[in-house]
Amino acid sequence: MSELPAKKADKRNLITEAAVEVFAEKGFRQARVSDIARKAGVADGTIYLYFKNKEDILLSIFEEKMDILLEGLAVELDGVDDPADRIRRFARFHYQQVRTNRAAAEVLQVELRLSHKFLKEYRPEKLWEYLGVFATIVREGQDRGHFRKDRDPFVVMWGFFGALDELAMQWVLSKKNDRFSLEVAADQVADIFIKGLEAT
Amino acid sequence: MSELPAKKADKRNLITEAAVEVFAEKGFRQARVSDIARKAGVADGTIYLYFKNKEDILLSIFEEKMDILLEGLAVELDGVDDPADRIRRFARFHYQQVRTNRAAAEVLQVELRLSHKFLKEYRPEKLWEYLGVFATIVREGQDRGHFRKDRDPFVVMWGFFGALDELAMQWVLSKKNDRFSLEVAADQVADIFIKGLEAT
Amino acid sequence: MSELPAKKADKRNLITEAAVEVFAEKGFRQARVSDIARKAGVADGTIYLYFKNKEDILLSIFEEKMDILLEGLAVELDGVDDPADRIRRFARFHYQQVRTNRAAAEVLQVELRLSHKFLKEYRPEKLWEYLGVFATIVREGQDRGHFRKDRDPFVVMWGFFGALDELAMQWVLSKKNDRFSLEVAADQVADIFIKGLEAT
Amino acid sequence: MSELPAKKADKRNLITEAAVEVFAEKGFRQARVSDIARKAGVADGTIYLYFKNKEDILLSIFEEKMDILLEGLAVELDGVDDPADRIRRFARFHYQQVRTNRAAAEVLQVELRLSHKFLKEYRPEKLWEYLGVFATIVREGQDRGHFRKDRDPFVVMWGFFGALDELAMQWVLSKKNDRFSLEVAADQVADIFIKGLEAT
DNA sequence: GATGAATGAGGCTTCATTCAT
DNA sequence: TATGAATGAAGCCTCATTCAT
Repeated sequence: MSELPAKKADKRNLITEAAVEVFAEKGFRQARVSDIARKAGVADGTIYLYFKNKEDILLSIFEEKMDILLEGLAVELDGVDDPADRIRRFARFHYQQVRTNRAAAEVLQVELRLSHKFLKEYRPEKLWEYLGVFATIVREGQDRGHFRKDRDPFVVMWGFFGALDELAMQWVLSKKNDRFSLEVAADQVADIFIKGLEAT
Repeated sequence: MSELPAKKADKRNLITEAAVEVFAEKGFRQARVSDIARKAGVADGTIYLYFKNKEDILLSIFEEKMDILLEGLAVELDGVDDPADRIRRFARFHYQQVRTNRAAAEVLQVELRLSHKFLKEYRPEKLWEYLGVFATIVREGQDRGHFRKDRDPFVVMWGFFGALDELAMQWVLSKKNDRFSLEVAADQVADIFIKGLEAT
Repeated sequence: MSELPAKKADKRNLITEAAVEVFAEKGFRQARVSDIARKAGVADGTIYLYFKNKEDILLSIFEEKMDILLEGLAVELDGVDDPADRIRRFARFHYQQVRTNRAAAEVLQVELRLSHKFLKEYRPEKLWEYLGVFATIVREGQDRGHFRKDRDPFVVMWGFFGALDELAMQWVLSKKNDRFSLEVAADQVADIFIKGLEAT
Repeated sequence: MSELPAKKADKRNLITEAAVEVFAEKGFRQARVSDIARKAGVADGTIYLYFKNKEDILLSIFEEKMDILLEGLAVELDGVDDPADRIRRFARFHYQQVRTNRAAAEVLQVELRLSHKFLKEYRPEKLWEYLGVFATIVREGQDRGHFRKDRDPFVVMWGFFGALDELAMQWVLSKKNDRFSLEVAADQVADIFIKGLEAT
């Protein structure tokens, strides 16, 4: 009885996790639906009971992972008051996730951004929500006199995200990941932006 | 006469320019070789007299555009001595190019990254050369005492490029391009990184 | 039930038989995969569930038909002791098959040789096995004193096969098949080789 | 003046000889017209001043080589009276040519026979003329009482040709040509057919 | 005659998706 | 729900041939 919904969720998760791995390994276009099915231990057709199509799998992964990310971020920032500290926490949290869920990170960063459809049609609301947290930090810092008022929070937000993201991508793409440490990168990026924002 | 080599180069350029537009409009995967041929006003097969295959067109665009970029960057930075000024010039130059060659920028930023992972074999030397100019600016600024020595030029370089790139992409993707000005973005990003680098 | 494997085999046979007809009619190069699919009553893609590619269809036909031929030959020669009689049986059996499975014979004789790849890379083991039966007859005839020992079984084998094959091809190519009778041809070829082999 | 026709013939021969080599090496279908042009040292288009199309090159090679063959055969048989001797001479001459003009032989035997169009539409008159010489030998032998009258010269002719041809093909296909000697094969095939024809 | 750049028809194969069981 | 055999649209590329020079 109560097992059925659980099983259903299980199978959906099974497919999602398999898809993350396959997408990370081969890339979205190269990944075949049957690859995902095989890795998930289900039939090809079964996938279409849980997802509309191949792209829907990718977008679902995005939504689900972003939900987790948003929850975690809220916890991470909870109780931290100083805007500069909040920025440092944001950067560290971001890279913590990249390190912990490397396959998912690879899919999100490499695949999702590269989906032309994603970039041109899909509205990544969850991503904006995530980044919006940063923009809010900036705005509050400005309101409270910590940050210069002549910085456009919107521009700073995309710049900050771009910096984090590019470094994450380079880290992910480098086979050995020893060219630099994510922790160092997080601190340096956070520090640069904090210095760049600070009211003198 | 001397017209023949010119005509030959013309045809290649014709195809390249057509490809830039088609790739920018539809994306690499969605672009059909026959779309490019039609827009260039040549037969499908003619393309294969100048390019090995569809992917070769994309990579050729990358190489050619990066060459132009590298030359232009050298001119832009020529005679500018102060590291902070050089960083400002770099950012402005980058966005000047994005604004002037919007289609090419779109292809470079959106499509080429498609290859990043999938064309695992391709080494974007020209991109590294371009970014290397920035890393050198940082390193020289450190040597001359302008910049803090505890910043990793490599990390700063990728962060700076990511910030510029993300903002360029957002500008390119926003249909009306009036959410923010590229010039403002260039100055703010440059300023943030300069402040973040400056020795106190 | 037990129907499923049968149905699967059926579909493969359906494709094979359709391919035999199409190859015989148009030749391997001219035959389009979609022709075969249409004649078999399946979709183009279905063919690729059973065969690796177009060439694989041709080679599979070869393998399958040769298996049938080898089995039939064993039955035909069973209990026949005299080497000369065995040679006669061999020739008659060969032409029996050509007459009964004209399309298949046409494919085997005309098309298979067409494939340069086939001739230069594919090792037609089954054909050698088939011809090896003849070489063995010759060798045994020599051992038992029926045949001259100065004939090279290998040379005689290829000569015999060439003679049979050329006559079969001429018969197949002649539209009405009334220029000569396969039976007469079989007997004359067999008789010539027997006389040519006999110890005096 | 008289140089022009010579040059013209030269260029045509240049192309023919290049084609023989390319066809022998790659096979007719795999051979590209530009390969032939390159090897002949002419432009692609030039070939079409001398030949109607690619197939015309192949057929021209066939016609030309067969003319040479027919002339040589006449010389070889000149003054040889005994039918059995004439058959021996025929076989030896045939293999002499195969050995001497291996590339041409490969083209004639492998490619020409394999052209579906050739086999089904082209009437190889010259080949029939060549084989007709053999049929005439048989018929004369029968008339003069040397050969059994119950052999069908037509059937024997194709059988003899098939035997010779198959052995030649095996010799041509075997890389090192040391599995058997063409001379031995010629004698054995001739001897077998002579024995098989002889009136007792 | 000679060139060779340009043409463009043509086909094998893949793989996301469906649907009868 | 689950299956997986079947579908069939879609597109890159080759290369024989042409024709303006």
